[in-house]
Amino acid sequence: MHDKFLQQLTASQRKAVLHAEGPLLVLAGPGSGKTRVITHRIATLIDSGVRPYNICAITFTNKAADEMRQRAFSLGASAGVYISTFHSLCVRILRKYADAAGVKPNFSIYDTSEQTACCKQAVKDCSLDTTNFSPARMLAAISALKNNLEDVESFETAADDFFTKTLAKIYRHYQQILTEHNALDFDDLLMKTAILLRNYQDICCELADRYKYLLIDEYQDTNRAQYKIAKAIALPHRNICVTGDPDQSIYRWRGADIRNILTFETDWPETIIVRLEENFRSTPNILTVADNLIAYNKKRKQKKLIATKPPGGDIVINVYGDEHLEAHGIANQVTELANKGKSLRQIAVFYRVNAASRVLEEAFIQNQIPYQIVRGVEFYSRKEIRDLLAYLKVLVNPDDETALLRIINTPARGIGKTTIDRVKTYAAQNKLAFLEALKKAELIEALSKGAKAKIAEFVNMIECFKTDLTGHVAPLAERVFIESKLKKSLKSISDTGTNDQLENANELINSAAQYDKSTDQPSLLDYLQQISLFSDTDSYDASSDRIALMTLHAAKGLEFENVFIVGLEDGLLPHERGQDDEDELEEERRLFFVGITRAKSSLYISCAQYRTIYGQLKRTIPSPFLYELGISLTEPAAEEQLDYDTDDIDQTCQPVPQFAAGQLVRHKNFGLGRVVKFTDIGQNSTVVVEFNTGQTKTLMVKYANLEKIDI
DNA sequence: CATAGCCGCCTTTTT
DNA sequence: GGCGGCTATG
Repeated sequence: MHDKFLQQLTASQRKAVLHAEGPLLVLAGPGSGKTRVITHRIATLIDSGVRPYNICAITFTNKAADEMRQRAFSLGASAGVYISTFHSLCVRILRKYADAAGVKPNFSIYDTSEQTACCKQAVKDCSLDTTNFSPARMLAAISALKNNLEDVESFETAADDFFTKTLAKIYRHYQQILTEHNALDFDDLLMKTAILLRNYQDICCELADRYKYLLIDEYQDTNRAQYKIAKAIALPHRNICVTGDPDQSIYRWRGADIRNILTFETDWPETIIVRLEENFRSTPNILTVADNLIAYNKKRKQKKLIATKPPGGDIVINVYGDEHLEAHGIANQVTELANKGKSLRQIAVFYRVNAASRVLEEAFIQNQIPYQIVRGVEFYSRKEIRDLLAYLKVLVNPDDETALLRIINTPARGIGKTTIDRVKTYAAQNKLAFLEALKKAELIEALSKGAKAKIAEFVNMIECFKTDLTGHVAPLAERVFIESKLKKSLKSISDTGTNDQLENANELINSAAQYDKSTDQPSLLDYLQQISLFSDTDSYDASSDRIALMTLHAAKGLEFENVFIVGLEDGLLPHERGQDDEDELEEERRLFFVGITRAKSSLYISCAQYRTIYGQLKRTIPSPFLYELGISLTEPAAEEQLDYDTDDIDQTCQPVPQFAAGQLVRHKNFGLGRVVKFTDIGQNSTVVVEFNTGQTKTLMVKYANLEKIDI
């Protein structure tokens, strides 16, 4: 049926598309048409008689799933193919097999802030100090355990030192709180599904029968739990197709295990491997620098990027005075591009940390350049949105204490901390869920008459909302918004001027209306679980003519004509938290590689000589990655841009001394050392010195004042 | 019981 | 430089 499309594919692409049965590994470099191959494969399977219902394609984000759905649809693959993320698939499975999985199907999904709240409670329950055992750190550790499928019991028995034992204790309490709240965190979704499939062979078979063909994109970023889930579903039929690029693995910190893709052939010995190394996206010079850079990674399989585009396009490296000048410099270049007729939707700016977006935003506002920041979850973290959602969550899941505590006095209805504490005590004594205790407020002696009346009114309101949970979501959301007096409380704040909060709440109700339209059987439960899994990139609107600002992580899977990557400074990219070991440094390098390979025709890389960190102006060192690009770095025109008031910035241009590897040097703070590497880029030359203290430092030659020692 | 103001911690990256 | 959490005050 789509033969004419197939003819447009390259030989290897076609091979991947047409390989029907059995395990298939597609090792695809950036810009190699990988997504295209998957959608064509879906279309081909359907053409050959496979029912759409029996195909399951897993993408990395909901956004990617949406896009794939559209593309598959345009190829004639009718609706019915299940395309979604691992997390959504797990929600589906856990709801269906709730009993076997040991969960209730109406579970809440807790996001990072809710997790932190519960973890904090857990640390307190263990009578531990939250400064020594910071909830964020504990949570990261627990997350790592879950990604590795270590449940409380197995970890507890294995714990042998003080720290692990303490962590096990916190883990146990944290899980207990989640269970009491009937809530799962992101990692639970994966872990509980993996454990379910490990324990129930018959469920695996049922799922395998349902999903007869499994396709997984971005396989290099799967973690252990995801690996197990995929394997369990595909084992009965062995129709598993994975695609990925080890060089683009950037989620190691989240448990992603690159070995999953590297050892795929061992797991599935009859695997057919197809390599897609031709790149249809970027110009040859962009690919050359990407290639040069990634070649510095030692733990990788050699691979060359093969350019198919004609030469052309620019790579520019700019050095600016500080981050403000950097942002304005970019704004100017964007204006220039726009004047040349380039479309803003084809321009993107990438940065390592979210905090970097603010300065850029200011510059774009000043220069009146329309932009969008790709950070979708931000909408759902607004107070008014969280409040309204908390009401809805309580309706679906009365055990969700986090949500309940959020709304019990929002808007203020005179139920304060003291009252809440008294109810909590009563609930604990009588082993009741918090809402149950509230319902029995009449019986709680410690409560005043007024408090009892207010609680009764609140409970009554919640019960009233519960009338129709199965119908459309939007009308219910609107009703809750008004009758909870949330709307009124927002209005009273905002009558002076902006009513952003009101607009946001209305936007949420609109989104619910959209959801109602998009599905045959809308339910509040399903809606809430869906929006909990929204991710950053999901908010990216590729059709609007605005320049896109995002982190390098969010840039994965996207492409733009013109790409700006900012903050190429030591400590920022590579990030200082990722420099401790070689593996982390390699991941930082891959992150930069991902950024570079998003660019189709021009690439602007920049760094600032000064950057404000924690509100303090600090001198920076250029990123070592800059020298790995293999292009000569010309002396920047930065000096002329330094026309602002700082006596701190040294404008003298003395010739910078040269060093050779092996040269002995003395530094006034670090003492004696030996030069490991010297990078000659004029004024900004850097030198890597291994000091006798054992430390290795990258220093800017012009500030280090190194004394050469000759023997 | 609500609010304002202060202190301290912080920041990778995200489903 | 910004946010959340805690404390003192009305």
